[in-house]
Amino acid sequence: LAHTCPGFPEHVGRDRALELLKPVLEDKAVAKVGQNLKFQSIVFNNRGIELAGLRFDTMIASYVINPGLKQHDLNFLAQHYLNLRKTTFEEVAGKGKGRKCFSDVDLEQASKYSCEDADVALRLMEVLGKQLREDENEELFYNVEMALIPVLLDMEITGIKIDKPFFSEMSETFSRELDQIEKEIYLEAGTEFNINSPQQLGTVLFDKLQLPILKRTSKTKAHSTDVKVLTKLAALPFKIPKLLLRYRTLSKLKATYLDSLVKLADPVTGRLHTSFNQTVAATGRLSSSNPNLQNIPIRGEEGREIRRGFVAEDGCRLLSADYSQVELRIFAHYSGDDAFIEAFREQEDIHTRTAAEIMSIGREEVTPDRRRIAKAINFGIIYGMGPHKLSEELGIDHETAKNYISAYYERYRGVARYRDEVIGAAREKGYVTTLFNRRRYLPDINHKNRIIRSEAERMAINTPIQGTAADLIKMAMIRIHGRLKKEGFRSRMLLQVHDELVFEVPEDEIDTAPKLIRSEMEGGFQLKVPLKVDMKIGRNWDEAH
DNA sequence: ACGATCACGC
DNA sequence: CAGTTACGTGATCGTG
Repeated sequence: LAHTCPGFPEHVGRDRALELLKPVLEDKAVAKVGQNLKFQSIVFNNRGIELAGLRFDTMIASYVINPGLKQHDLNFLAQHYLNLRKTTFEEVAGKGKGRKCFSDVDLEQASKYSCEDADVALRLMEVLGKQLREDENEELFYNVEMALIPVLLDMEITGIKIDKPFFSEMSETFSRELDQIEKEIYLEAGTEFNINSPQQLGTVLFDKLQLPILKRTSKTKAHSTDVKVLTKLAALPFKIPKLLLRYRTLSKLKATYLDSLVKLADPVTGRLHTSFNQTVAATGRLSSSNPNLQNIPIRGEEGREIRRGFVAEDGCRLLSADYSQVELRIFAHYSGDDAFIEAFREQEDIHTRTAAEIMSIGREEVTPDRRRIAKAINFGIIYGMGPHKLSEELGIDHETAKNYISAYYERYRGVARYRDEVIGAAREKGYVTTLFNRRRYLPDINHKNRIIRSEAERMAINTPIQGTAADLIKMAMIRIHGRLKKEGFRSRMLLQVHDELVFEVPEDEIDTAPKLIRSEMEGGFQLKVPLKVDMKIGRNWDEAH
C-alpha cells in the first residue's frame, strides 16, 4: 500500500486501497484489535476514515494490568508476555540520519514486519485478556479505558484556539524586560555569563560573590540555585537574587509557553492539538504532551495572563468545570471518618473546620494564617508528608508541626485507620487499588531500607485517592461525551486537567450544556460525601476559571 | 542521546 | 538500591 521502494511491482494505489478498506474500518461490528488504537485512529482520520469497533488495545490492557511499568510498546509486550523477540522498527527502517520512511523499506521486509505486528497484537489479546479477567479489571478496561479512546480522540482532533498575536506581543514585552534584567545582572555580577546555566550561575553567586551556600543538589551535590534558595538569598544586601527570580519567571513563561505554543498552533485554524496519553501515569491519571496543556500557568500575575490567550471560537464561550476538593472528598470517603464526612455534607469550609479541630479553637477564631496551616496539613496528609517537610513548608518549628499532625490523627481517627489499613493491605498483597479496582504494584513496600519503604508507603496512601479521582473524571468524560453527541449538542469537550474539564460552548447552549455537564460530573457515583463541581463561563480560560 | 536542574500544573 | 509530600512535561545546559 502506497509503497515506493525500488522495483516495487504494480499495485493498488493508496487512495483506491483506502476506499476499499473504508467500509470495513468504519464498521463497528468488525472488532479491531491492535496496539495504540488512538494513534491508528488519528492516522485514518487524516485520510477521512473514522475507525470504529475499537475492541482491544494491547497498550492500554498492559497499562491497566500494571500501570507502573515504564514501557508498554509492542516489542516490550511481546518479550514480556509472549517471550518472543519481535523485529524492531529500527531493524527495518534504520536509525539516525539514515532512517528510511516506512514506504521506502524493502517490500519483503516491510510486509513481514507489518504482519508480525498484527499477529503479535492478536496473540497478546489472549494473554492480556486472561490477566484482566483474573484481576477483575474487565470493567475498568472495557467500560472506562477503552470507552475513553474515542473521547480523547475527539478532544485531540478538536483542539483549543489560541490568540497568536496576543502571545506574540506578550513575548515581545517579556523580551524587552529580559534584556534589561540581563544587563543589570551582568553589572551586579561584574561579568557576563550564561544566566540560564545553573552551573555558571552557581560559580558567580557562590564563588565570585561569596553568597552563602544554603543547599546542594541531590544528585551531583552542586550548589543549588532554585527558587527557594534565591528567595532566601534575596533577604541579603545583594540585588542579584531578586533580579534572577524575575529573570527565571519571565524566561520560563516565554520559552515554555508563549513562544512554543505559537509555534505549535495550526497556522490556519489557530488551534492547539495536544496528545492525551493514557498509559503514562502510575496512578491512572492522564498526561498531556506536545504541547502539555495540563501545566498552563495560573498562579503568578504574568502566568495568569497567559490563560487569557486560550480563547473560544467566535460565537462561543469557554466553560470550565472543576471538581471542588475532589481528593479530600475521596479521602473522607475512604477514611469513613464521621467528622470529616460531616464537614463535606454540611458544605463547610474544610480547611477552616480542620483548623478549628486540630487547634481546639472555635471556628470564628480561625484566622487566615491558621487556615493556611490546616490546608497544608490536609494536603500533606494525603501525600503522606512527615513533620519535617511540614515544618519547612509552613516555616514553623519541628515540634509544632509534629503536634499538629498528631492532633490531626487524634481528631480524625478514621484517617489513622485508613493509613494503617492501606499500608497493611499493600504489605500483604504487594499492591493497592482504587475504588474501581485499578491496581498499582508497590514492590518496595516491604523493603528493608526505611527511606525506600517510606516512599512506597506514601504511594500506598496517595494512589487510591489520586487514582480514584482519575477514575471518576474519566467516567464522567465518557458519559458527557456520549450525551453531547446523542442529544445533538454542538458543545465540545476540549481539555482535561485532572480535576477540571474545559468545554467550548456555542452561545445558544449556554443555558443547557452546563446542566448536563454538572449532572454527569456530580452524579456518576455515590460516595459517602457529595461531589461538588464549580463552573464558570468566559471568553477565555482565565475568565472561565 | 541522555542525565541533571529548574519550573510549570494538579 | 537513597536521604524524607503524590503525579506529570518541557526548556536548557553540559557531557559523551
